[in-house]
Amino acid sequence: MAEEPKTNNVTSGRGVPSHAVSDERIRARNVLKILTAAVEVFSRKGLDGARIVEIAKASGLPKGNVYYYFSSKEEIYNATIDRLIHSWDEAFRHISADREPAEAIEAYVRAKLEHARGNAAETRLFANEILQGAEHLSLEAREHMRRVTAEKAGVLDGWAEARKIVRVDARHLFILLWSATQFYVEFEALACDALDVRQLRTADYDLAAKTITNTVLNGLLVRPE
Amino acid sequence: MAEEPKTNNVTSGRGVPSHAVSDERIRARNVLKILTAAVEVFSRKGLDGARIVEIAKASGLPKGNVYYYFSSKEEIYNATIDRLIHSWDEAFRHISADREPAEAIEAYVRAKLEHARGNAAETRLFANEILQGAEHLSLEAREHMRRVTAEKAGVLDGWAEARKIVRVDARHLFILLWSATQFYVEFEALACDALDVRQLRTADYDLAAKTITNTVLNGLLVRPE
DNA sequence: AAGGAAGTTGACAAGATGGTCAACTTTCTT
DNA sequence: AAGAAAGTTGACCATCTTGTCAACTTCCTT
Repeated sequence: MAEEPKTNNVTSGRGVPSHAVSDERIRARNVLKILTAAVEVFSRKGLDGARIVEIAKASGLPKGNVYYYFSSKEEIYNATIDRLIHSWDEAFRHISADREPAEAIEAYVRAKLEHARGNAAETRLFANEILQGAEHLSLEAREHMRRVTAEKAGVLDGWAEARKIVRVDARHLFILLWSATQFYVEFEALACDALDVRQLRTADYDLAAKTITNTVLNGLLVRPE
Repeated sequence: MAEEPKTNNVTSGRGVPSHAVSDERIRARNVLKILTAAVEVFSRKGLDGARIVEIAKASGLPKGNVYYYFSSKEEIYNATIDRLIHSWDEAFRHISADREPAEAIEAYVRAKLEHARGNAAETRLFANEILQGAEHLSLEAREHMRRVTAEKAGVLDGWAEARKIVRVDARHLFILLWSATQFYVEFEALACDALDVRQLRTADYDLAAKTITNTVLNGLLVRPE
């Protein structure tokens, strides 16, 4: 993701990378600066809409310096995408066979909401990428998402088998949960209008979690006694 | 949304617009061509990412002709946004106080899914606009959305009052329904991966509607007899 | 301390992009 | 039929944008 300029593997001595201490630090720090700025800019404008001067400005580095670490805008973009794929399924760990459905799903919804809120730019960038057709998502990344989804769908099927939940199409249910939780961050402007608030606060997220969890678990209809 | 070039209100005679028959037709037809192409391009690239040559090419008109009808890229963009606002709350009509909740919500979910599917480009464009901060949505449009949401929330509150549904925060519930239904179009690539299909077919949409409706109405948990 | 590697930077080139326009054709009105 | 209005078009321009680079500074190793 950032290489050519320096052949770091030229270890002068032998096994131990001779120097490369503050060396690596400068590189790591600047790459991080750039990627952080890039996520912010890309998340609002997408690949084609983003201008690298904007990224440079947001990172505090001159443009030339950005090109010292990355050889093109697309390379920066791909690097940002690569990074966020790793946290895509983080919240999914709550969906595990040895937990009770109600508790697991509530934990999942909360984790997903918190993650989205705490990583707003990344979440928006991911949404942007998918919205534009997911052409920059690697096949491995997509395959990974498919596998994880299938595995977690198995957990739901197990719960249904054990009569802990009703029969349901687990994949569509996941979509329901994903969309609902991510909405608050991706479409914050719309959520604010709908909730009639100027900005979303913790209380709003709490109520969101509660509403999603309760509704999905218990449904809306009044149960005849 | 497209004016200067011709002062159409120069009615030579009097009250009746003298000519303006195939006149208006050419204009209307070309404006439509441009807007249709623009929705498609903007929906994938956003305002800044879209290139007007692309819009021109997609519309079948040379670039110069596009500028005959619109004076800037932003004007085209605003025109596309204006158009789609009108259909935003179409499906909402199903949520009315004189219907039974179960039936109304099912109809709503189906209508919303169908609308999104049948107007994919518009749906994605709207998502794109909100994702980027909704800076091109007019205050009136947002105010309209707020009013309609509040009104329909009132319907849900009425149902709760009448013990037809449980107490729920209607606004968060609407968000749940919006997000779930739009997901299939906005994030189609992700939905395909999750469902392990190459493209979404009618059967997938049907199952989506069924899953959303059933889950939201009845919940997941098995009811103790 | 010295030499080389790593990092910095502003200036620059090549091409893309938004937008204009004058000359032209088609369509309408009378 | 003829003049005017509407519409068409390719060439053109100013600006923006991506990406390069040579000269420079800083840092590391020995």
